[in-house]
Amino acid sequence: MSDEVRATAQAAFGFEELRPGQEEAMDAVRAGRDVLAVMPTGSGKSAVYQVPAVLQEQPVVVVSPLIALQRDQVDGIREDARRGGAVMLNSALPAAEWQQAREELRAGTVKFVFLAPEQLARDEVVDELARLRPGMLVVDEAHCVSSWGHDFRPLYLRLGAARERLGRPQVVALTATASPQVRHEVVEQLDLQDPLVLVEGFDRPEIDLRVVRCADAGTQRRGVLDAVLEVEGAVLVYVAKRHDAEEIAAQLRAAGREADHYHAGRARADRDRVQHAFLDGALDVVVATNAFGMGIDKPDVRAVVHAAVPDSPDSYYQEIGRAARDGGTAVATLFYRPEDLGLRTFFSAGVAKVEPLRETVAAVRAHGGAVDAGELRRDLGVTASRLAGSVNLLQEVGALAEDGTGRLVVPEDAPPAARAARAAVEVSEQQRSVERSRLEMMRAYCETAACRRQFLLGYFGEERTEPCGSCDTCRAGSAGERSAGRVPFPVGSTVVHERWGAGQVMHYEADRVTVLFDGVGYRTLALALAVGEGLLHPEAATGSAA
DNA sequence: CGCTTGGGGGCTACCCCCCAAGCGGTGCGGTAGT
Repeated sequence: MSDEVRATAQAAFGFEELRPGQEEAMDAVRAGRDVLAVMPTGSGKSAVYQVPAVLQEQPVVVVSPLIALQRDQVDGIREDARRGGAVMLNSALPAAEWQQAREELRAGTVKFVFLAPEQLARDEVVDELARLRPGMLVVDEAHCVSSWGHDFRPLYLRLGAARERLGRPQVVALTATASPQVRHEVVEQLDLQDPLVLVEGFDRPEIDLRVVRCADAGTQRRGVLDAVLEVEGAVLVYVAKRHDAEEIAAQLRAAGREADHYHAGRARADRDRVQHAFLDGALDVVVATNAFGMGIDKPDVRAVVHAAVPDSPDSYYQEIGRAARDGGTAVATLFYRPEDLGLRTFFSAGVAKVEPLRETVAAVRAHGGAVDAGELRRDLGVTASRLAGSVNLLQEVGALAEDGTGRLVVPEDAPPAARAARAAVEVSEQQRSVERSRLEMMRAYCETAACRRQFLLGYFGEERTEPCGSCDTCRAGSAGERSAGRVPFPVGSTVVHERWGAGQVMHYEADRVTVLFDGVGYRTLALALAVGEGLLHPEAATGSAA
C-alpha cells in the first residue's frame, strides 16, 4: 500500500498497523474506485474512507442513518485537527450553525459533512453540496439501503439519484452485515461501477450458537429469564414488542439483575441514559427491540438472548454480532416459537396501493411531464418519504425517471399511468415476497438439525465444509451428516429454475438445496425433485433450452 | 399472523364461550406548545 496512506493512518488516526482488508480497501478508495466494504464493527471501517479522504482535496459527503452515529463520527474526527474537520447537517441545527457549517465547507476548512439520506431529498441541500464538488460519497450502514429503503425510509433508495446530482463522486459503502442479496442490492441501488467488494471477518467462532424450541409462551419466558440470570456480565436481550421489553426488564430486576428496557417509545433522555449506563457497565442487561444496537460497540457483552425470532438471518447475525467483541467468548440463545413468526409476517405485510401510484404519475404528467419533487409533494399533499416510496417503485417499472437536475420526468416510452401503477404494485409484492423468504430462512435456521454456523455462514455466501463444534446441533450430534462434495451445482454458482428464473446456490442441507432467486428470494428445494425432474439447470444450459 | 381484550349471548352462572376488533418495529423531519 502507498506510503502516504500508511503515514496518514499512523500520524492522524493513530493506526500502528492496518488489517489486510483495511489496506486493500483504502488503496482502492485512494485510487478513486467504488468500494463496498463489509467489515465487522470495531475493525476500523471508518478509516477506510477517512484516511484516503484526508489525502484528497475535495470534501466528502457521508450519509449515515442515525444522528447519534453522525455525532460520534464527527466527534472522532474532531479529536485531531489532522483528520480534516467535520460538520453535521440536520433539521435540529439552528440557522446560524447551518450557515457557519456552509461557510466552513465553502472555505474548504472542513473535510467531512455528515447527514441522513432525508437531507439529500432537499433541493437546497443537494445544490449546496453539489457546488462543493465532493470527491466522495460515503454510505455508512449501507445495509439500510436494502433493509429500510423499501418502506421504512425510502429515501435510502434515492441515494443513487442524489449521487448523480452531486456530480457522480466515487462511492464508498460500508456495513457490518450484508448477505449476497443485500450486497447485490447496495451495488445496484448506489450504481457502483466495477466496485471492489470486500468481505472480511464474518465468522465469529467465539459465539456459541443455540436455539431452544419452546412449546408455549410460558416456557419461552422462563427460558429467557434463566438464560440471562445464568450469565455473569453484560447481556443483550432482543424482543419483538415494546411491552415485552418493559416486562422482561422488570422481571429481571425482580430477580436481582441491573436491567432496563430500550425501545423507540421511550423518552429520548431515558434512551440515552440506558445506552450510556450499558456502555459504562453500570447496567448489566438491556432488554430491547431492534431500536437498540446500531453503533453500540461494547466489547464485553457475554450473551445475546433472543426472546423472539428476528425478521431475518441478516438482523439475527447483526444482533448476535454485538457479543464478544473483546475476543472472549459469548453465548447466543434464541428462544424459538413458530407462532412468533406471525408478528414478523405482519411487519412485512405492507404492499403499495395502486391509486396513490397512479395519482403520482398523473401529477407528473399534469406538469407537462417534468416537475421537481418538492412541488410534486405539495401537489399531492404527501410527505417526502411517502412520495419517495412511490417514485422508487415507479422508476423501477420505467414510469418515471429523474433528469440531471433532480426533476421527475415521464420518459418517452413510459407505460400509461394505470398500467404503470399496476406494474409498480407487482414490484412491491415481489419485494414483500423476498422479505418473507428471508423470514423463512430464519425459520429454517431455527429448525435445522445441521450445524447452525454452517447455515448462517452459508446464508452470507461463505461455504464452510466442516461443522463448527460450538453450536447446539454440533453438540447434539445431528450436525455434520452432510454428504460433502456430492452436490449437483457448486455453492455460489448460478442456476435457473423453470418458474423462478435465475438464482444463486446458497447452501445444501441433507437432501435439500437453498437457492436465492433474483425475483422471489430464498427458496429451499428437495434435491431429488429439483434435479431429477429437471426443475433446476445450471446457468450455461439455459441458452439453448430457452 | 397470533394474541389480548371487550362485548354480546346464553341463561339463571360474579360465569363461560364465541367472535370481532385492535394491536404490534425500526427514524428522519417538522410543528406545536412551553
